[in-house]
Amino acid sequence: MVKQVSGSKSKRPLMNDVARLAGVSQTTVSFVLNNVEASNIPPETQERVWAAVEELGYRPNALARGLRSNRTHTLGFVTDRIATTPYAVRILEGAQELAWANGSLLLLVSTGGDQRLKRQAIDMLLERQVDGIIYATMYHRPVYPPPNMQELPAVLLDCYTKDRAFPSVVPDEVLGGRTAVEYLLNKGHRRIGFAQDSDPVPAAVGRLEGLKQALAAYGVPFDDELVQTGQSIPAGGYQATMALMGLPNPPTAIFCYNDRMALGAYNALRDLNLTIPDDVAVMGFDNQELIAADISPPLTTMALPHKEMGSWAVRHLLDLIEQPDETRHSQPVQHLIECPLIERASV
Amino acid sequence: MVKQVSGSKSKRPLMNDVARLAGVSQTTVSFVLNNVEASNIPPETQERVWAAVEELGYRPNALARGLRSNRTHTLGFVTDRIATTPYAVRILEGAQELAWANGSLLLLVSTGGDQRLKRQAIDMLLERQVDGIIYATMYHRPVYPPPNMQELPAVLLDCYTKDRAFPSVVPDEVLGGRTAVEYLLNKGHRRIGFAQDSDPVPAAVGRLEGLKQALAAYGVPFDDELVQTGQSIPAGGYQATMALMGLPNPPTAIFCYNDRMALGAYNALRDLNLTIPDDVAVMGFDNQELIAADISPPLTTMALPHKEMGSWAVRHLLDLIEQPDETRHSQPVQHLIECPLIERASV
DNA sequence: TTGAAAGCGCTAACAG
DNA sequence: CTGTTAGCGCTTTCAA
Repeated sequence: MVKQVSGSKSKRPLMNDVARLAGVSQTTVSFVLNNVEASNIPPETQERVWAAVEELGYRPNALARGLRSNRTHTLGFVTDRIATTPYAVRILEGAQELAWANGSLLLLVSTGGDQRLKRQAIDMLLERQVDGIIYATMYHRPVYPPPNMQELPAVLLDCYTKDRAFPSVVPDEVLGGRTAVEYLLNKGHRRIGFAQDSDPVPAAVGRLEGLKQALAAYGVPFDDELVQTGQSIPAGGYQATMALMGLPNPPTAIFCYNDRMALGAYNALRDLNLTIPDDVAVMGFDNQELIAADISPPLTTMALPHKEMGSWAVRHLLDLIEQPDETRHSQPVQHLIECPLIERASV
Repeated sequence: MVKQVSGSKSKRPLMNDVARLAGVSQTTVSFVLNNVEASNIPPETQERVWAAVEELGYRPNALARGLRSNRTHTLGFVTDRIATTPYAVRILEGAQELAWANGSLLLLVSTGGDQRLKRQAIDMLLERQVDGIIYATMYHRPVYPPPNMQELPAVLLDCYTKDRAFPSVVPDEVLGGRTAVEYLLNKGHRRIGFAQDSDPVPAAVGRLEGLKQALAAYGVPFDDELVQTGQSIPAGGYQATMALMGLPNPPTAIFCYNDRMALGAYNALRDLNLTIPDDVAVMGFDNQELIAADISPPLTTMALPHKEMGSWAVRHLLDLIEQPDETRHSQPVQHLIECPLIERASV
């Protein structure tokens, strides 16, 4: 066996090489690189070390570092699909940006919804010693994370567990629905139709609740028949709108569960020879950019705070990681984020 | 210093604990876990080891493993933006799926286009000892990767360097343009307008070239004025279409650079009281699902092979990693992937 | 067929 | 203020 003559032709420089070049011990190099205040290394020595690092193009080995320090500065990001609805990737974007800003990287796994895979995915992250895990969904819903997720800090993104065992961040659907409808009310509308998702997902339930709150705040009675349901796609919006406009006393404004349904509402209204917003106002939800901004007239809608949720999740996760176990909140925080109104021209 | 009484209350079981429980040496456990054929461990011993692994819930530490073996089963995925155009996340999806299928995970960084950040990003990946790097863009274009990307296997996804120094996979824009236009020609159209991007990106150049090839193949002369340019957004498509239809001899079909421009073409045609596809056929490009499938009539378009590019890139990268340095192709492969035609109702 | 032992590159007592 | 040293958990050579 040929022993590498140290310092001669080794491929990548090691911390020892830096030490030798700087004329100090490896420890000193480590202290300088990690900026350990405790052991006051004189500025001059520090500079020598940095110069050596520079000269050799030294790059620390994160595996060795992590093995020693139990910190990898890597977070796991688990999701069922990377993007069911394309705009939802902003969740990932927000998470990645904040992680990066804090010197961490995201290790990505998407499992396609299979529960067994989810467990495996988390195992792979655990093996790689991630500091914590973000468990994200691409639309707001309850989830059932595998038991091995209990083994380290974790936060839920755009989802929650029924028992609230993990910290979680989701959009404030109720406030969003309320804001949307109050905007319509402010514009003078009193007959407001709701093209609702036939699927009772949290978003649908919450937005309807918000609508009711808004009406109540304005003293407008809630009328059941002004809620028409359909699938949350254009065809569903089309049908719901047709049903709404066929009412003896049709609405002057239609609040749609989402932008895709709003697109259907646009089509229905056009077929009815009705003008938006003059004859009927339309309000969407989701701010799905390629739809909302591009159709005519541009759609007024509520934006989902995807990016903000992403950064909140990482922020909170990093805080959790810093905290010693004992300090961790016994009651994991359930955070709601507001949905901003995007004013365009359909109301 | 209190030495942990081995085997008693250590938090996570180590390989040694497994060995002890199975009544074998740590080496044997390692051999069994890594399925080392060379040292014929009798099936019976193997079973004892696996049973011990199971019982203790043992999970190997990937950092230690990587430190020793110089293989982390982790790939870096660098991109300027996670998604400029939302549908392009399928690139990431395709990459992640194939990586997962091969026991690797993606370490994600997006740098927002800053060149210095790109260098840093790659440094962070290098520190973490990734096995290789995927460098991706969200639309087809030339790139200038930082020099430190030479230090390990890397492949370019949806982009290329002018010197072709890295393997690269991009859509076959020329063939795509040709396929689209031949489809129109097959439907009997002979005056075919092109609502072209005013920005001469590779996609625009390639698709125009494809159009010319198709016309040539059918003996139809190329007519300059049938190419009208505009920004690659609905407004640009609107203008281009208006220009096209204002021609003394207007086209019977319009091939649009992308689906967003096609949306603009739809609006223009509607304003002109022209019916799609009866009066004028419209062909898009990109198959941007939320637009293409949802508008009426549904748009016939060419799909970008995002997911396929993603998996090709990972497949190729893994091959590169397996290969010993010497065997690596001196001429990095530049791979083109076909764009499938998506037939809907606008032609 | 199995085990002992030597590191992989780094951190951090502890001692000087 | 700096250096010596003992591991972190694993792979793998070499010997038994």
